[in-house]
Amino acid sequence: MGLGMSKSNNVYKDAYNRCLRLLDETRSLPSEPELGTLLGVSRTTVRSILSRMEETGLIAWNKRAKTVLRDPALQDFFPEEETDTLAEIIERSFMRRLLAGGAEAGMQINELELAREIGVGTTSVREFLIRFSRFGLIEKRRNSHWVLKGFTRAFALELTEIREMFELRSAAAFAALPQDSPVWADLDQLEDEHQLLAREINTRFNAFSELDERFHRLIHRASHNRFIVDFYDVIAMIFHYHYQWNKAQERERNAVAIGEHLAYIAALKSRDLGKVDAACRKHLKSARQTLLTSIPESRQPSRT
Amino acid sequence: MGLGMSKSNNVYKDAYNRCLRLLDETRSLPSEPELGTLLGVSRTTVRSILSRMEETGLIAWNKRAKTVLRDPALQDFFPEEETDTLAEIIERSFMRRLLAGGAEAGMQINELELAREIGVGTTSVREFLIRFSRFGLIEKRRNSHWVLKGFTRAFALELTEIREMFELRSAAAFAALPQDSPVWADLDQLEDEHQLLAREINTRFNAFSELDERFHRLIHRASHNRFIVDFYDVIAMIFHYHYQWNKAQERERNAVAIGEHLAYIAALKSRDLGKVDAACRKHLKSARQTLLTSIPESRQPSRT
DNA sequence: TTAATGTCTTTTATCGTGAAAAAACATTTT
DNA sequence: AAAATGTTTTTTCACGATAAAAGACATTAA
Repeated sequence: MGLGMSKSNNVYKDAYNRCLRLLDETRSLPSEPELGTLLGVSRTTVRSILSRMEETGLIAWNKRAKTVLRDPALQDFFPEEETDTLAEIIERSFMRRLLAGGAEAGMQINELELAREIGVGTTSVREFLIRFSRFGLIEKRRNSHWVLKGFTRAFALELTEIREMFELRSAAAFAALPQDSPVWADLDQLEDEHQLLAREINTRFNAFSELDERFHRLIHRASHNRFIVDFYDVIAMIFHYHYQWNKAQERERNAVAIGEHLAYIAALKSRDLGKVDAACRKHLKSARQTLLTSIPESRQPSRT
Repeated sequence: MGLGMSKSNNVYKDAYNRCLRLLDETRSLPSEPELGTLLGVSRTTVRSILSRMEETGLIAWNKRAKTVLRDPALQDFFPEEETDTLAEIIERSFMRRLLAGGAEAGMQINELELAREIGVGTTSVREFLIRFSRFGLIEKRRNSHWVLKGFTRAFALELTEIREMFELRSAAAFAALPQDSPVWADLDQLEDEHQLLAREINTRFNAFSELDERFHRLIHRASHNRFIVDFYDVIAMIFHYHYQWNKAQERERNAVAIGEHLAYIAALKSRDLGKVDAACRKHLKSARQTLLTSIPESRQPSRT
């Protein structure tokens, strides 16, 4: 497979799966444009979905009438792995190699080899590397190959330095937001979710990672600065793979972090800048520590 | 031209031109590997250059012996425009459109149209847009078009906010560098160049832009943080096109900036953190002002 | 006469291909 | 034997082509 294949139809497959879940809730589907907005795809894709649903006897489709005939079964879904973007596939492959050891700083990255290994075209790999380069882990040599800079201690320190600068500023901006700003409701909502998770920490501790990201993104958005907001992508990416990789004491770590978040939230709600600064600093310090302990000490890469 | 053209040989042409300038200085050229390092290209390209120089009677080439036969004439050089990277060509085209007015915030960017207009393939345009996206001026809609966010007042304010944060920190780090660090020599060198330019400001004021970049990059490097160092690319890009576009009171502006730089340099040399902070703040404030006044007030783009 | 459906056009995403350039390997010269 | 030159292989860069997906236009139903 994969030979001569121009473009996968993962957009269609993913939207189809999501549309199947909609079927449980209603007896008939809404209009095509409405479905398009709901699923985040074009009407062209919606019509492909409806066509297939008709073929497989899930719905009866005649112009406006889209009546649900039966509940979707497991076989109706497309397999998960077929719904991934090429970019996601490449990123996962690349990160696996990067974290699976043997990825020394200074090592050179070969586009062609990567493309062959993953089974995709070189163009997609090139585009991935260009996008990925902003994370500061790789660097391009002028009209030549890419160089791996490595997931090192230095990297973690540089990353967290910026993170702390940005988050302290965002948190201060957050606390200064007017009382009628919608962010306070979002914060309340997040506080509830934190409290809920704190109670169920023994069984649901792995749900923290997602909550963590939503919480910090909410704060960063208060900066109203696109560079600060965008930088959170770098942090999120690193922490995402870090969480996946390093499961040691995950439950304890997350329990501590939830406590820090709750204190941080309380400080924000107090709108006392001194308290906000202290709570933010405390949490960021332990986040940095967590990241650092997960990086094995190794020979320093040469600085250029 | 441009039809079916796979890849331009601009690397060769540019290196050839630079090699021609070398011919003036010596009676015979060094070894192939040495030339490669000197010109920053592979030996393959060096050999292509030597081949042509032999053909056009510039040198006699026999194995190690590469004797210069005559001085290069104007016709020997490849035209400047043939030595540009595709990326440079696309960037220039794109920035011209962006700054030449009519580029409203929210406007959508069409890869195919851009590619046709510039006369290049879509792949190159796509890769350019991905690389360019980190400047915060464009944004991609998931499996759809790019959206122009516009060179607005908000953009300038967000950019300068980060710049000030980063530069204040870098300047403090710089002042704390040990006396035997090589940066002090670099700083002395830059101070001399500033003084020289200050004296010749009436005739050479346009040489400031390049000096400005070298000065600020030196300071940012003291942060030893790749994200700070890389962010200067964004600033440099914006100021580069800003300088090209807005020539109003260029001489006066540059004269003021040189004065501020000299005060800034003196503060750094004093290693007094209070003075450094003050001098840095003062300069950054006027830099921001310069940028802001060049941006026409317009309707605010919608925030998402 | 608005909002849907039906149809056609354009754009995006991805591939294979081939020339330019780099890199690796083999051979010669000093 | 170290460093150059000569030769071959690989990789990067950029293109046109094609299927997927988006978007625009025409037609019909409420």
